[in-house]
Amino acid sequence: MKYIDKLRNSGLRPTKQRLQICEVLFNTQKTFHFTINELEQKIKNKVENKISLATIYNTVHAFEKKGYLKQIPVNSNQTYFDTNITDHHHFYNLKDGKLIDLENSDVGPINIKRKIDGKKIKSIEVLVKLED
Amino acid sequence: MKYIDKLRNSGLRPTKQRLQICEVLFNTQKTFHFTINELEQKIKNKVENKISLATIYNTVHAFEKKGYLKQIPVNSNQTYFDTNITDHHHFYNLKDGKLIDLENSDVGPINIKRKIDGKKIKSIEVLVKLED
DNA sequence: AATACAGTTTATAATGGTTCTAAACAACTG
DNA sequence: CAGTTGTTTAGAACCATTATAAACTGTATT
Ligand SMILES: [Mn+2]
Ligand SMILES: [Mn+2]
Ligand SMILES: [Zn+2]
Ligand SMILES: [Zn+2]
Repeated sequence: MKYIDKLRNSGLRPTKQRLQICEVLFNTQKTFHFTINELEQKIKNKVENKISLATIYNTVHAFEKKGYLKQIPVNSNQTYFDTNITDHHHFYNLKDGKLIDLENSDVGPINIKRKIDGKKIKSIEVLVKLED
Repeated sequence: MKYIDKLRNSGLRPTKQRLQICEVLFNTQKTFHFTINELEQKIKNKVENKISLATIYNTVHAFEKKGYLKQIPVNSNQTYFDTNITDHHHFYNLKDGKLIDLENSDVGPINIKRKIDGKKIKSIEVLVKLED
């Protein structure tokens, strides 16, 4: 019930797999960051039936396209996603590859003074790499 | 002669291949951004002998480690490198996958107010995604 | 409820950037 | 020069991601 309308309104059929993935991604107090690998594990733990890896990829990309997930630009061999879709920035801990949200008050507004004509800004993302 | 000392002082032997790659990367007025693929093509055009792909990867990583190249965090299936090793930020044109340098005066200083204890900031990078 | 259709899931193969391997080779040192 | 260590190389391996195409499911229509 909770996610059926959300999916229907997005033009996505509320399948069993999508609803289960919604539970894992969105039915939590805190938002979080994940790789597909990590999400796969989480799903294995929380969902009784198996969901194929292809479906996990398909669903994550569908949700990203609909704006329910964001991709975070990080240098890594894996793609990082975020269930926090508000504008915000990140610490990236190089030691363990974990991301930490930076509140906007922790960074202050970023003012891009230069313009490229014919182009508009889609997003502004700050990545702060951390080392020991 | 030009790059021999630079390499020797870094503890890297000035081999024919490394010197040739130095020419391609550093013997230019303007700095530039590249993927390994693009660099491979550039080398094919400018260098008469063949340099193996493994050597290109090895050399780029060696130069990155020594601080002669920077990696730029972008969501892409390929890694982006930069011969401009000063602190600066980027526009990323989603249409063609090209990067454009933002001068520091175009962005202003980024002030990270939050601290993570036991960690220090290695870099602060702003990526501005552009769409039509 | 049965039917039809488009959308979805799935196992599996393919792709492609990157890294590994180990043998040949080249730069340095004494 | 000889010995040593670092480097190059072709090719294999790796592995995250995407493509394939057949089975399945949600939904609208009768
Ligand atoms: Mn995507
Ligand atoms: Mn690297
Ligand atoms: Zn976040
Ligand atoms: Zn740059």
